[in-house]
Amino acid sequence: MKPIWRKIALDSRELRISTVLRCGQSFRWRENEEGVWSVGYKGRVVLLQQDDKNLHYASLPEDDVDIKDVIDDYFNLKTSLKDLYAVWAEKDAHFKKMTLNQLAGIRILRQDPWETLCSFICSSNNNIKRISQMVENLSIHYGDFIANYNGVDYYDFPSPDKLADKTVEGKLRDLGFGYRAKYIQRTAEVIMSKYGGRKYVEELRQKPYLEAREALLEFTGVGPKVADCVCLMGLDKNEVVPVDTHVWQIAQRDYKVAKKYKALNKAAYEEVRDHFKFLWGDYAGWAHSVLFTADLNLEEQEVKKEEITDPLPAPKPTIGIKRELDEPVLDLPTKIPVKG
DNA sequence: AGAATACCTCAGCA
DNA sequence: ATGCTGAGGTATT
Repeated sequence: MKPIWRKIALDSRELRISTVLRCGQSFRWRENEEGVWSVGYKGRVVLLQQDDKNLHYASLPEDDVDIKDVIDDYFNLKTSLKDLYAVWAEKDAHFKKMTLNQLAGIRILRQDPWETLCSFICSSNNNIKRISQMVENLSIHYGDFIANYNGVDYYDFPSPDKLADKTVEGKLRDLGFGYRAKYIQRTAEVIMSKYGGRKYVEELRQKPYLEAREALLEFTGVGPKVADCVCLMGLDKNEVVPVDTHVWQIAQRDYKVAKKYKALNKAAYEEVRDHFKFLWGDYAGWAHSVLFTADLNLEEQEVKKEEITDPLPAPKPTIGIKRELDEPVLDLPTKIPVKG
């Protein structure tokens, strides 16, 4: 079964999937050796590959007439990053400086609301690698099988009815979910018994931000940050800036916001969130993801700089025989792979 | 009300 | 090698 590839004309500055699909918004995409990205999503395997001018796509099974619309919707392609960027750069000099007036193709996804909710419940006090592993496990163990492609089995993300059973908590604990096992099971159970299914979460898209947020906060395992992530990345609340520890630091260090607070409490959280909403406007959540990623890249560069300059200082012209006494300076990098 | 503390696991590092 | 730390928080004192 060879998929049929088609393409959408799309400047890579409007969307860069290699960044967007691994920046901590979605957690189930995988990339193969050839740069093809894939995921099981709503009954199909979605395949993507990108070059400068086009987004190439395919799906399995092939009779998937909706795939184009699904991609369009998932990546929010009706919204032009270019126009938004101009607004943010004009309103915020620091933003402009950090992003060097370059469109990096970083944008907010419009993901399935129920999956977004579960994913971000898993994200609390956690790292991207393990979050991905956990969400993948939810699909493999509870989701419907879709297809095998290139030796990989693809599954849908499970509906809440699959996760509502009391036995789920124990199994998720065995799968390494830790205390989040209970959060997932309890949330699924409440969604089913009290609200009748995932549609309840989907309909929060129609409600105003604060209303949707309140509704989400009712679920155990959902606090302010998780609720705001779901609002932004699943419920069309484009103005929301979720305040995690990283954003909290950026706010204080680069924007001098909420300096009077020592810790990120409720008041501090809302002050930071509202500040960025005021500064960047209706798509503040999108701007935040751009700045966040720019900041991460900068940190990586800092690390690389140290790695390069530290271990092997430029050999100074040797004066006399003094160098021989300074051997420790030439310490080899400690990171030589030790296998076996 | 606001501030500590416990909570699961795992990779990275000393 | 073992032990510690922190990771895009939340619930509970």
